[in-house]
Formats: sequence, C-alpha cells, structure tokens
Amino acid sequence: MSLARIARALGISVTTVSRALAGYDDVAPATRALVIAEADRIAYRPNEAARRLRRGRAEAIGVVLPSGPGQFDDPFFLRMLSAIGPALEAEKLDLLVTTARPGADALRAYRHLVENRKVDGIILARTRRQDERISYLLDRDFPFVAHGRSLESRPFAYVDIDGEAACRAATERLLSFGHTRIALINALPLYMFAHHRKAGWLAALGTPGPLREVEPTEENGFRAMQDLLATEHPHERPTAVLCATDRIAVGAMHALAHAGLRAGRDVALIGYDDLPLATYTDPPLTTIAQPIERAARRMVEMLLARIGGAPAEGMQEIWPARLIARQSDGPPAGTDTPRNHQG
Amino acid sequence: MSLARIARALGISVTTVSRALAGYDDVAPATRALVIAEADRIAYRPNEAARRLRRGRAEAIGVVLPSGPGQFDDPFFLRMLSAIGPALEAEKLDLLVTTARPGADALRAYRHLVENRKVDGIILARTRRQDERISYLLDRDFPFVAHGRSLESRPFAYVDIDGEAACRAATERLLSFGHTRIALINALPLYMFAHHRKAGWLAALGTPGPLREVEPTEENGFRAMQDLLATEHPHERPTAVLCATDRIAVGAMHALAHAGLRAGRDVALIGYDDLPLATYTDPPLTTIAQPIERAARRMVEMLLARIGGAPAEGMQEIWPARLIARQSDGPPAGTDTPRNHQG
DNA sequence: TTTGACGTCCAAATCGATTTGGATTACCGA
DNA sequence: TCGGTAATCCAAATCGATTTGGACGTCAAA
Repeated sequence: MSLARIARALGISVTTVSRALAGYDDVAPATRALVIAEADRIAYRPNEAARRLRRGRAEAIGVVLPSGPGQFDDPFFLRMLSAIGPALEAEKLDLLVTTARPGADALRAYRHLVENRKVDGIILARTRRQDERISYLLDRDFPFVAHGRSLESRPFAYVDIDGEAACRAATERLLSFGHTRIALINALPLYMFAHHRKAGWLAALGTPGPLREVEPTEENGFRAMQDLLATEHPHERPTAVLCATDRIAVGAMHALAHAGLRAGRDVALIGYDDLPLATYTDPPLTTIAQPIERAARRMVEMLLARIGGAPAEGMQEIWPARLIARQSDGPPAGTDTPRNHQG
Repeated sequence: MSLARIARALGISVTTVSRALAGYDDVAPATRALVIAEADRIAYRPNEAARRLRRGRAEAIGVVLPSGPGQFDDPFFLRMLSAIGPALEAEKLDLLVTTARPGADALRAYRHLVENRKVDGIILARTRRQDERISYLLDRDFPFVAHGRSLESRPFAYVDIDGEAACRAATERLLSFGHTRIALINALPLYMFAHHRKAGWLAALGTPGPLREVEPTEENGFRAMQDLLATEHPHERPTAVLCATDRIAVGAMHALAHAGLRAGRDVALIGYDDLPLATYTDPPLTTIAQPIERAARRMVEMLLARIGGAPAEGMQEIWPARLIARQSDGPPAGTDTPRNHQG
C-alpha cells in the first residue's frame, strides 16, 4: 500500500519511486524531488516485512539473556544491552532479546533464533569452556561474536577481557602487601572467565591457596566465605580473598562482618567488575574494572563484518582490565605497611 | 522456497501444503500426514518475513530500555525482561529491545517503533506523572501496557504496585517504633512511583518530615543522606529515613557509616525493591518487595488482549507490595523496645 | 537519414505464506 | 440417469519492496 500509493499519487511507476528513494542515478532530479516530497507528505516508511522478505535477511541481531533464579539480576547483561543498542541503531538493525534458563534451554533458544532465521547474527556472552552454543553456531556457519573465549578449536570472533592478567596482578598486589595465604572464591570453572581468573591467581601464587567455586551470586559468596572461615584450620585461615565477581565479594564481605571481621582490616578482599555498588560497600571494594560497553560496541562491529561475509580469522581481541584500589584490601592484620597501596 | 518445496516434492499445490500445516479440515488425513512427514524431513520453518508481510503484523512487542549514565545498571528492567521473555515465547512473539537515554531520545525511540511498525504492542515502564510517551501512544491508538500509573486522563492499561500503601505502612511502622522525625529520600517526583511513595509517607505522617528528591542511584542516596545529616539542625536530625529505592538506601547506609552511625541502631532505614543485595548489606536492609515478575507476566496478558482489540477500560490493576523486615530499622537510639519488630 | 549513446522510465518477476473463490471427483438418493 | 452434496484440492491474488531486463525518446555524430 505504500510505494504503490506514492506511485499512484504521482502517476509514475512503483519501480521509479523505489529507485528514486533508494538513490539510483537513473531517476531525473525533478522526478526524484517529487517522489521525496510526496514520501515526506504521507510520512512514508518502508514496510520492514516486505523488505526483509525480498532481501532474505532478518535485519536484526539476537542476544539470549540467561534468566531464572539467581541469574536475572546480573548487571552485566544490562550494561551490555545498553551498549549494543545504540551501536545497532546506527546500522538500522533490530535487537531481538530471548530469555532462557542456562543449560539445555539455552541451546534451544539459539536453535530457535537460527532455524527460524529470526536474526542475522548473534552476540553470545559468558562463554563456557566447553560451549555447545558455540559449536552449534560454528556447525551452522552462523555469524556470531562471543564475549569471552572457549576451548573450541575452530576459530571464532570474540572480544575478551584479560581476566588472567588482571587476577595475576591482583594476587601479586596482595603478595606485595605481605599476604601468604590468599584464597580465591571463584565462579564455577565451567565458565571460561572463571577459568582464566583462577589461572591468574595460580600463576601469581605458584602453589594454590584455598579455593571455592560457586555460581556467582551474593548468597554463594556469603556461603563460600563462611565456609572458608569455618573449614580452614584457624592458623591457616586466608588473610586475603580474591573474589571472581563483585557479587561474590559483596556476599563475602557480609560473611566477614557476620564473623566480626572487617574487610581491609582483618581480611583483604578484592572483587571483580566494578559495579557502581562497589563504591558503596563498607569498606569500599577494591575491584577490577572491565570496559564492557566499549567491548560491546566492538563486538557489534565485528558481527556486522561477519554478517557481511568476513571470516572470523583475526577477529580475536583480548583487552586489559584495570584494578581500582579502594579500601577493602591492604596488608595482613598486624602489619605496619600503609593501607590502600596504589596497584 | 519452502512451502513450494514441499508442494513440489509431493506433487501437490502450495495451498494444500499451507492448509495441511495450518490445520484446516479440508485436507485429507492421508495428505496431511504426507505433508507433515515431508515438512519434518526437510525441517520446514515458515519464513517469518513472508508471514508478517501477509498478515500485516510484526509478531513482536517492544520494550525501550533507559540507558545512559546512572541508568544502565538498574536491576528492575532486567527482572522485567526476564519475566516478559517466557510469556512471549508461549505466544510466539518476539521481544524487540531498544535503548534510549531518558528524555527526548525516549520519545524518538517509541516513535520509531510505532511508525516503522516494528512491533504490535509496547510495554512501557517507569511511568511519569506527565508522560509524553503515554500521550503519544494514546494519540496513535497504539496498543501498550504500562507498569505504573500516570496523570493522563484517558484510560490506558496498566499494572501498578501500591507504593503509596506500602510507604504508608512503612512509615507507620517507624512511627510505631517511636520515631517522630522520619525523613524520606525520594526519587524525583516526576516519576509517578516516587509521587505515590511520597504520598504514602505524607499520609502516615500528617505533617511532612525532611525530604530529599534525587535520581535514584547509590551515589545520590549517599549525597542525600549526607545532606540530611549536615543540613538539619542536630537536634532535629531524622531518626528514621525511608528510601524510595534500595539503591538509594544502599548509598544512604554508606553515608551513615561514613558519619560513624549505624543503620538500625542510630538511624532506622527502610528501602524499597528488595534487591537480592538487600540481604547482604550491613545490616541487612528492611525493605519493600514488589512482585515484578508476576506483574510483567500479567502485563503481557493484557497487551495481547489489547493487540487483539480489547479496550483498555477495565485493564487497570494495582497490586500490593509487602514489607520485608530485616535489621536496618528499629526503635530510635536510646529506646528499649525490642528490635526487628515484625511489620 | 541512420546509428549509437544516453537519460529516463517501467512491466513483470521475485521473495514465501496466506486466503479467496472456486473446480473436481466420488457417491448417494430419486 | 441426473441433480445434489460432501470431501478434497488448487489457481491466482495478495501483502510491499526490490531488481532485472528492457522500452522509449532525444540528441549528437556519422
């Protein structure tokens, strides 16, 4: 009803209207002006469905949000969406969001997007060591960009943050404070990011310290810290704890308070993510900041290139994170070194 | 390439294939079985674009996420998305997410969705007292459901939480503890929810106590509390502070700690939202819980009805919130009443 | 005058699913 | 044998934008 309507109003063909609006040069300037004027007048908007049908593309990209208990309030995805949105708008692509409980459900969601051609490409976050979503997409040769690496042997496009280097640096910072028993409350190691963070901690430490691995929520951080305090022999209790996420760190800090201990004074605590909240814990949390927004924008760029046919080879980027020193860490209790050493 | 392909393989017409798969009863059972078998074999999936073009619908609904500094980490929207997702999946509708900085940008985003027929309906959250998005959608007679009321005079569909009653009850709880100077750190009153929360506080109080109104972030809660502590005459300092959101409350609690005061002991503090975090503040935060997920599911139901042509009249629901008593409030300092009174 | 070369324009096909308005066949009762 | 009725099936139109493969005139060069 629409290109046709302009055509009828002007007494010219639909073809010419289409070509006038699309900027082809076989349209007389005068005709083009008429077409544009009329299009403006009736506030013409191309019918997306028709265009998609004809072009054979969905003109959209997809993101699958993990949902379900303990998942849905992870600020990470919201930050990512917020960054992806404007980047896509510039490209006139829609953002399709699906939710799925992690696990079997998740693969179903990806399959749905691919098989029903709902989107032209996918942005995939929180990669796993063995990631069936990645193998699925590679099998189908479907364009996607991941946030994070994976053990998959075939090359795929990703932007990752160097959690290993960041955690190594954080651990070294704790060592330089004089700590000798440095624990890690890690996320489940099936997550690639958790694996890297552990690797950094291990690399700095040489011989592993106490380790707990949990789904990264406040509650699990709380429990894990309580467990560390209870399980380890009193004289071998960690004097410093590195947490794989700020949510874990917040729970851990609470467990410390519960036990009459104070982060920074009695036990050094370092988080990861730099949630806005980290400034407002008591004490403010020393943590590691990741440029999620910039990474998301870069991922969109890569995804567009992939959709355009560019190969994934060479689309692997690992960006540095940086440590934000606040007050939750410092030298072991009973030491005289100044606090809040800039790392 | 697809209904046609099945038709060709079976030597029957596209019409019959379509009708067989759509369940019409003018297809012989044997034929239908053949069609279904072949469709299965080639993993037939209807082309969405073609279907949308033909049906004249987008088969999608839209949500506009506020993005930008201080916004993007608001857990509210993620919870809402997580609840909307599965509800839509059941209806085979897509979820289109757009981001916009609040303000002029936001209206542009809505206009975009409507004018380009990107979606069949919209879910609109965090309503304002004067909400141009609502008037715009009403002007266009475009189906939408809001989370929250507005001063708009024309009826529209919404699900709201009774923040007024909740805040009245919270204030009464503080009064019953013996507090007499009860402050409110509210969100900006241009937000309808903030207006209601203030109204509840006022209703319980009779004569207004100290009031601060800010964009609801941790940082602003921190500043507002510092301001309350600094500005009010020492003997008229509030002994209890009601916060319009948990994020504000977390910042406020931090400001208290900064001033050497402890929430629950020196100043009673009540939040609103029951973020998972609220359990892990120190002390755990007494707060008000809203059934966002259930509300979101109900909003989807309503939206489907609106898209189906049902009038908005009668689609107005106000649900109760409930207070979760933890340790951040109690009687004024120097009182003997037992703490953590169950409200 | 004829031949090309442009400059403009357009009819028709195409993308794939849906729907309208019959067409065809078999079978029944009269 | 003929009209009527189900039971099946299908050709063609439709949704709106895009694209292919020309058509038609005009004008300059030959």
